[in-house]
Amino acid sequence: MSPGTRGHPREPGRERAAGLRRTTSAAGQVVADHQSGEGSRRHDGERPEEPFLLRFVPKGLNGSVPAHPDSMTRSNDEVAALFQEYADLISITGGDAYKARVYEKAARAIGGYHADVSTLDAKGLQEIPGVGKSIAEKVAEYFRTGSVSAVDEVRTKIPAGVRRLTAIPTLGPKKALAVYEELGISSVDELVDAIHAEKLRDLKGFGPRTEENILHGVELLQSSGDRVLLDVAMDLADDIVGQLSRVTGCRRCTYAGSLRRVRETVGDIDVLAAAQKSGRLMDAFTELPYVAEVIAHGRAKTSVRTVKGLAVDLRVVPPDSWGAAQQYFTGSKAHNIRTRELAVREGLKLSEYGLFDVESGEKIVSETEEEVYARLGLPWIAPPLREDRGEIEAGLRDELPDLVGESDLRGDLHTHTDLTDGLAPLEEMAQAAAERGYAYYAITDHGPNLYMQQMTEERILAQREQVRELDGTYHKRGGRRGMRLLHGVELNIDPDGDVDWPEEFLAGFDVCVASVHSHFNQTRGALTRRIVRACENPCVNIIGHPTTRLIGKRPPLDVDLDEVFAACARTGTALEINAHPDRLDLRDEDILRARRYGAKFAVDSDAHSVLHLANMRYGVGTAQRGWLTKDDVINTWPETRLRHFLDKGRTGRTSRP
DNA sequence: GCCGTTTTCGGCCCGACTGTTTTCAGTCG
Repeated sequence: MSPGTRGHPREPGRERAAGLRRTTSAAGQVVADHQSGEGSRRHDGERPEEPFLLRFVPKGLNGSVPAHPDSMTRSNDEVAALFQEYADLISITGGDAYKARVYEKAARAIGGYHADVSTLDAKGLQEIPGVGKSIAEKVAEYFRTGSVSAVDEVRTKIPAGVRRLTAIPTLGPKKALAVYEELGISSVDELVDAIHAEKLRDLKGFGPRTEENILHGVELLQSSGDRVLLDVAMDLADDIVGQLSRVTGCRRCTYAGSLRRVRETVGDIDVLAAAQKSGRLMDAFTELPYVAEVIAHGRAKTSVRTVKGLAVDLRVVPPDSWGAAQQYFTGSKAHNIRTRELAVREGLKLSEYGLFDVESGEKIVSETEEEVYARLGLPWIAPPLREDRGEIEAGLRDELPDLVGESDLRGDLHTHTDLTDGLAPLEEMAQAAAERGYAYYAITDHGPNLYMQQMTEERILAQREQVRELDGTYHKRGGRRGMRLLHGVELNIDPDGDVDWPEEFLAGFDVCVASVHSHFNQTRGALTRRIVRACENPCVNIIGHPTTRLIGKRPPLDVDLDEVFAACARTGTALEINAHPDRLDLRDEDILRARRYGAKFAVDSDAHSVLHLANMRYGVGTAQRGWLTKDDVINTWPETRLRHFLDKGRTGRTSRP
């Protein structure tokens, strides 16, 4: 754990508050929504103090938004941001819409490409899907001169503030250009002033509602337009689905969108229902207690905003369109474009209502996702893969990975007890773990170098005695085999890459996790050497939360991950996928890269309370987004294979039976 | 600007809702 995540150990109240918040049911979470929404009418963008409100993600730190130019970013991210900007500017200037789309597509492809584009030649660049001669030349120009003349040229036509206007909901490129060309408006503030001065009245296509919507949109943009963390969105979605499922006439109900794809943060929640008539569902939806505002209300679609500012869409489709609708509303947008292109090539049309023959208009399939994909020549594609990151091509070749699932996990290799900063005693944690059906479970409290944890050799050896005594004594209800308890430790990687204890002492542990908890601002070189040295320690098995990021609060370490990944693969050290929804570290894109080095992974809860054990679902979702199979994840392995891996290169130590 | 087992040119995903119009453009997902 790192200071600040779950409260400083000297502030047990904060820790407890955070832990308890997660004890609430889905409905309880919603009550928290009420309190937060009423208590803090935030219009100034100020961050609230209460722990549960910190669950909003400020724009700019999330990996999905354009990177800060002043922070250390991958070359690919820089180029992706540049082309995204170019695409936006093309749209605003009324340029060729197809050209804009091509640049958007190229930006996505480059951002997600495994190789560093600054090292590729023209031929290598053109192997990236969506990158042709012209875009390859612009990439080369960027690395040669530091800029791209075509982008510079369009920048001189459109001030940066005009692009910023398109971030206002309901205001797109056309309206942004109109207010700029007609009134010279190039910032959000100028736009607001112009509305108050009634200057927009005479513009074609601008009416009183348009003004209202823009003002409202600006308010949202400045206050609660943020994304929320996965667990917050999941709790709310579970509650909404539960409520709507009980409405008369509702045949099916589920969530879709980025939540179903298990993205680390969620901008809005998509709920899908099947019914012959939508009226009752739409009404029930708008009457949910935490709905603050109805944005749109129709027969097929209704959009609301919760008191906490989160947008939720409900789409109702006829029951026989269920599969097509699920496929459509799960996205991603990029994935859907690809599936529709496949359809078009076969003279078919794919919409949320089904797959149709273009000529006859006849519906071909629509009832299940499997049918829709099958007719397009694809196997069913798991939602976490649906990002247009190669899943279509892999599907066409029938080479999709057999993804790791939550039920494949045989254990958890990073957990805490109240011996250090956990909330529950060892017995309670172990009992709860056994109830989850685990075959093995590691206790990994902090070592002494996190001085506030007051760990000593005596204390941890006493814990080891307890672990050995309890080993094999916990069973899943009705189960026969006792769960194996592993005694481990979470070591602190110090600024030089050393850890808490010498090898002789570490060799007595079954598993050692090692993590960075401080000195985040070392140089890139120093940080990289530091973590690589930890990998080279023959007793270190897992690098815990490898980038130490806290989503929306602390950026990832500026470290050469490629070197770290290579070191992990070389030394037999696993990379953690920390399942805590504040962390999800490694993140999906890094996992994809690490996998190419042949590194192995451990999906761990890093649980500090019994309830945190269930966060595994988010870790597994993240692993799935990184295309991982069971074979990639060491805590899906049978105990014998795991023990062999954990032995690493340790000398003078033999595998326990 | 990219791309091709129909294509090196002519395509390029589809529908819902809103607001300003009076038949549709813009925005969004």
